[in-house]
Amino acid sequence: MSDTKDKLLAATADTLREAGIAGLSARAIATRAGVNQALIFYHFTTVADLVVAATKRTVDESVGYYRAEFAKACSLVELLQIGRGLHEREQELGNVRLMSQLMAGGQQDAILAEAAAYALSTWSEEIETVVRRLLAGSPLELIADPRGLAKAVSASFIGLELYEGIDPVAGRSALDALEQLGMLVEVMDDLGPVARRALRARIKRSKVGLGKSDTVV
Amino acid sequence: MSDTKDKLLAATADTLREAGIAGLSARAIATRAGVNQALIFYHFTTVADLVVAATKRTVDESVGYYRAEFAKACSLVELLQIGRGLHEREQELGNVRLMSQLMAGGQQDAILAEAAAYALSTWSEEIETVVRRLLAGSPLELIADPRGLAKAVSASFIGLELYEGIDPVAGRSALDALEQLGMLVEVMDDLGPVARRALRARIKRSKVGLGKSDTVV
DNA sequence: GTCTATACACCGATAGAC
DNA sequence: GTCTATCGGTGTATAGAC
Repeated sequence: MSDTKDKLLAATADTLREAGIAGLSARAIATRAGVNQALIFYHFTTVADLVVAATKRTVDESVGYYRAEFAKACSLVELLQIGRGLHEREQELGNVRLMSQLMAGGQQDAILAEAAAYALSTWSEEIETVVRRLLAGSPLELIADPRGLAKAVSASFIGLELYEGIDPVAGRSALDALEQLGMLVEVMDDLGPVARRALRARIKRSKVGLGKSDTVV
Repeated sequence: MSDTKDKLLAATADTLREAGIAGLSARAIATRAGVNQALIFYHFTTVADLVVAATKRTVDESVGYYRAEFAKACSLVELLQIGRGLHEREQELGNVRLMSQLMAGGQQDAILAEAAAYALSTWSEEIETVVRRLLAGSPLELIADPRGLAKAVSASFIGLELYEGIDPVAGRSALDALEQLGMLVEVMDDLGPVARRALRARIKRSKVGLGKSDTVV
C-alpha cells in the first residue's frame, strides 16, 4: 500500500468522524492528509469510492479485533460486559460516529449505502454468531431471533451514539436504561428451576416465538 | 402566517426528508417551495434558522397527535401496539427520517443540534409520561428507569430507521426482533401470582435497580 | 415582499507540465 | 506519481430595483 493511498484512507475516516457527511469533500480530505487534492482522483477515481475503501478498512479492523473477544464469552452476562467495553472503545475511536454519518449519507446516496450495508452486516454477523451460541438453553431462546436481535443491537448503538452527540447527558441515561434492561437477561439466565419452568411455560403459552401461521391462544 | 413562510417551512421539512442533510441548501429548499431563493434570508435570516423553525413545527404537530393516543393506553401491551402504529405512521410521513438527518447534522452543527435536542426531548417526555403511568405495579418497575427508557426507545427508533434506509430487509428483521422482545413485557405483565412473586424476588436479590452506592450481593 | 443580479468561497473533476 | 491551473457548477448571503 503506497504511502499516499494510506494517508488518504486514514484522512477520509477522520474527516467523516469529525466533519460529518455534510462536511466531507475531496478538498477537506486532501488537506487533512497533507496531500494534493488531485491525487484523490488519480488513486481512487471518485470521492465516493475513496469513502467506500476507507470505511471497509475501518470496519474490518474493528470487527477483527472483537472476534477474539466475543469468542471468550461464556454467558450472556459476560457478553453484556464485553459489549459495554466495545461501546466505550468504538466510541472513543469515533467509529460509531463514522458509521452513523455513513448511514445518514447512505439514505440518499447508493454508493454510500453499499458501504454502510457492508459495515452493518459485518458487525451483525459477528454479533449473531456469539448470541446464537450463548442463547442455547436460556428461556429467551424461545423468544429471540438471534439474527434479527443482532441487527437490532447494531441499530440501537447507532441511535444511541447520535443521541449522545446531540445531548450527552440524555444519551448517557438512555444507555444506562438499556443496560439495566440487559440485566433482565441476567435475571432470566439465572432463575431457580421452578420459576424458570413457570416462565418457560408462560412464554410457550403466549403466541410469542411462534410463526405467524400458528394461532394458538 | 404568510403563504411564503409556510411554503418554505414545508419545503424545508420535505427537502430534509428526501435529500438529507448533505443535500439541504437554500437553493434546493427554494426550488421545492417554488419561491425565490433570496426570500429565505429575508424571512428567516439563515438556512439554519429556517431548519430549526421547520423541524420544531413538524415535531410539535406529530407529538400533539400522539398525546391523545398515549392517554388511551391502559397497559404496557396496549402501549406496544400504539407504538407500532406510531412507527408506521411516522415512517410513512418521513418524520423519522427527517429526525435522523437532523441528528446526523447536529453532530457537527450547534444550531442543528439544538433543533434535534428539542425534537428528542419533546418525544422523550411524552413517552416517559405514559411509560411511568403504566409501569406502576409491574415487576419491571423495579428495573426500569422511565426517563432513560423513553430516551432509549427514541434512540432505537432512529437507529432502526437508518438501518431500514440502508437495508430494508435487515432493518425490518431488526424491528421484528425488538417487537418479539417487547412481548417479554407482555409475559411479565401477565404472569401468575406465584411466578410473579418469584421473579420479583429474584430481581430484588440482584443488584438490578439499586443505586450505585448500594453494594448488596 | 418579491425580484434580479451579483460577490465570494467552495465543490468535483480534468488537462497537462514535470 | 505528483504538481499547478483551471473548468463549470453550487453554496450562502447581500444590494438594490420594483
